[in-house]
Amino acid sequence: MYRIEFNDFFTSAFSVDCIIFGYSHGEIKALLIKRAMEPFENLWAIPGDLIYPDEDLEEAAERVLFELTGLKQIAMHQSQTFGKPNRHPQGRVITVSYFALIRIDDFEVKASSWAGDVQWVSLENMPALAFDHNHILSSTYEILKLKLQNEPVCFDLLPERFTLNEFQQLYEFAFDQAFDKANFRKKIKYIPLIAHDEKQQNVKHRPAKLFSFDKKTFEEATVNNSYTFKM
Amino acid sequence: MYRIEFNDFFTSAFSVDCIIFGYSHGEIKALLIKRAMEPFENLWAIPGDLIYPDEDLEEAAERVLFELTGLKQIAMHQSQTFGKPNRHPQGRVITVSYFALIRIDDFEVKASSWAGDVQWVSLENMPALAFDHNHILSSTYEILKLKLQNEPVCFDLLPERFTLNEFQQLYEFAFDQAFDKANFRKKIKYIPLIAHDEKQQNVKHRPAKLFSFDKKTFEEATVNNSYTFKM
DNA sequence: GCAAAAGTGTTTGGATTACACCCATGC
DNA sequence: GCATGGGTGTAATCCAAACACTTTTGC
Repeated sequence: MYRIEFNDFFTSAFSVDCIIFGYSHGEIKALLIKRAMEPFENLWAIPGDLIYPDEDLEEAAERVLFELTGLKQIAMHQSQTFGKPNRHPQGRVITVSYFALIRIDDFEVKASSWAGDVQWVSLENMPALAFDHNHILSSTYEILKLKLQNEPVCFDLLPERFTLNEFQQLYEFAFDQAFDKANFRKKIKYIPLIAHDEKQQNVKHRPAKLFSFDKKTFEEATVNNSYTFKM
Repeated sequence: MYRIEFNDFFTSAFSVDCIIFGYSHGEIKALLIKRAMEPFENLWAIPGDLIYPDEDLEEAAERVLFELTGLKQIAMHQSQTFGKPNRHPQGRVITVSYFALIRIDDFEVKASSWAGDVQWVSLENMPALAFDHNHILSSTYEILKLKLQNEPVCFDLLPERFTLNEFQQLYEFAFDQAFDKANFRKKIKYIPLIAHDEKQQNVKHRPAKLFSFDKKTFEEATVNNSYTFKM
């Protein structure tokens, strides 16, 4: 049996891949960049970058998110780690994937220096992506769906003020399933929401009431109770 | 802004940490080793090792498991990745944690060359471990509990033939909660079990019937149905 | 008035709970 | 016989699904 010296192991790099999910017009989308450099030049990819040698993983994910979108202080959720020896053509790169949930309409997307283009792409017509990014994206989406059922992350995707129907449509899209309106509202009765006096504008039907998630009350209640978001 | 050359990133190493959960006498335990070398010499630790430069992550986890326990072909589940810059005193080491579930009584544990001792330790009186291993262990245990509620992994912990009471006790331990016997049995009615003619031996009460998990039927049924293991 | 979606109430059947009771074994 | 846990039935309750109905807005 051969023995490898400790330092010989230091021949690999880590990256973070940062899946940014957004929701708009009844669809969940992912923010992709068009690579302006080799390898996989001109292919669409999940925004990602190598981790600096003295940088924490989550910090790196937040940096990538900031560099790409200008967003700060977004909760990053660790997804999974992908490390097939040949997944990166230039060397051994193990990538830790994180995902963030944001409101698409809350900010303007700009292609940063090393990305040729940046675009929201619907999960339903995803092109072939660079590296193993199709795989990373689809398994991360599965993890998002798990989280949607157990934590109040849906409110990171919805606008700050939303109608109950928008709320329902998000779950209907994610789980590809229609829900009964009356029953859906009974189920969410336990989730603390703030009811505003404000209503929908410019709709040609009865305007819906707007709600916000009451995070503070939720967090106080979570200490002793457990919530579920299975719809 | 400074620019880091691609090769300068290759100054880190990866390891896998392999949490081996076992169940015996009504308790979930983890297999720990006593480190026979620096750093953290003589402290208990989760078995782990650096990943070879051309080795896949899951392959590495399986190798570590085999080197330590002699076990082969155990399903490894990825847990999380831990990468605080200073978590390893000898350099930047990012570790990907995996966990396996085994039947404690199915095999003899032997300390391998680089481990001074090896022992099953109850989760309820865990000593201070090397590195950030207490943290890794407790977050991996949370992930195990999530899996216990959604996948039939409990049968990897139980003996091949088990009584319904043993089955129940496993969930009672994991979720620290008592269940009604009759109701528990109604809930698991949908899980395909093979009922054996064999019964418990040498018990001073009515001997319980032994069951096995009917994996084949379960997998056929899972194609269209979804199961839950919430008790 | 009509279309469209908001918003709410009722009925029903199946699942969950709590609890009671009988059964088989060792001593 | 009795202690111990194995094993099952039942009634009360809760919950979720299905569906119907009323309300409010624009045109």
